[in-house]
Amino acid sequence: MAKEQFDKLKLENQLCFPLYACSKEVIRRYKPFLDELDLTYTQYIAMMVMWEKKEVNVKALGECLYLDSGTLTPLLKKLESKGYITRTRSKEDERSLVVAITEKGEALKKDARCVPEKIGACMPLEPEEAMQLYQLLYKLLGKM
Amino acid sequence: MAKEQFDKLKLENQLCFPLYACSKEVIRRYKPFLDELDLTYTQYIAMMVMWEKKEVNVKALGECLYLDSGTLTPLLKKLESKGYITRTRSKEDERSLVVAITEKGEALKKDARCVPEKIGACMPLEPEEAMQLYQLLYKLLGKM
DNA sequence: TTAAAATATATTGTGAACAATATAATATAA
DNA sequence: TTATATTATATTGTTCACAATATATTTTAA
Repeated sequence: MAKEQFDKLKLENQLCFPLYACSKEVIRRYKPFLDELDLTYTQYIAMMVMWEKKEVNVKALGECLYLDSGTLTPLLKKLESKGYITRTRSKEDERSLVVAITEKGEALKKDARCVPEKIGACMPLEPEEAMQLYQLLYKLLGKM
Repeated sequence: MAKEQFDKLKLENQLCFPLYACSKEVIRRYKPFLDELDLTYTQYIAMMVMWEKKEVNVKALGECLYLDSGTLTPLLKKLESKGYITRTRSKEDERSLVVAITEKGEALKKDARCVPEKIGACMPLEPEEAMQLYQLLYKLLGKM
């Protein structure tokens, strides 16, 4: 090419790449804290929904987390085997599988209390930058 | 709890979650376009580095992409089997594996030219919002 | 110069992540 | 009512992602 020009296929000119890389790096920061709880990141966000909703079917959980049954089925079986949730078919609609939090699952929340702060300390953004980022991400999510 | 209060363990109060969800959703948008090239997203960003650098060892590639050899080794073998790259040990240092782009790999860039625009159309942010997001993400990446 | 440390890549094992498909239950329409 | 379509979850197969470990090479130090 005769002239130096903007290359849309350069990694540094992508918006998606820093999104992808940032997401992975932040999740990696969670690992030592979540290891103490014997949870993976995905199990952790699933438990967050359970702490909030107490009971939810797989479809609704998948909509919260942007995950499908192929991911959730084994994950929920694992959380069940750890005793944090129960999985039972709905009586009104046998197709629907109801996930409910257990006592042990509720108790886990106490152990997890400190996780957000510890992570916050690993994400060195000013409060207003964090808020900006949060808003931009949800704006983008909403439009997709 | 007596009073309604801010719950740090609610999904909607996390910064990491929209980052994680956005990253996945954007990558999902790539799929139909990358399918036409028979590339996965990770293969695509690896090819971006190859289009730019022509030749790079696995370690350097991993630093560009924030990936380790456990991810890159099978991925590069796949790209090699597709004929887009070669993998050869460096003569100066037999430990180092040099990845080099082939003619076919170069040619693939032409077919990929239109991908960024198509993705751009799926990410409905104003230019200045996209720039803000880009800068915040790189700021965060840089500090981690 | 040779033993020990460091480095680069590969392998193994686990858990996502998701498309495609299968299965079973429910809802709809003929 | 009984086919047909729809819906909810599960299964299968492929790839990614990464920690932990292994292997081979190079560097450093004794």
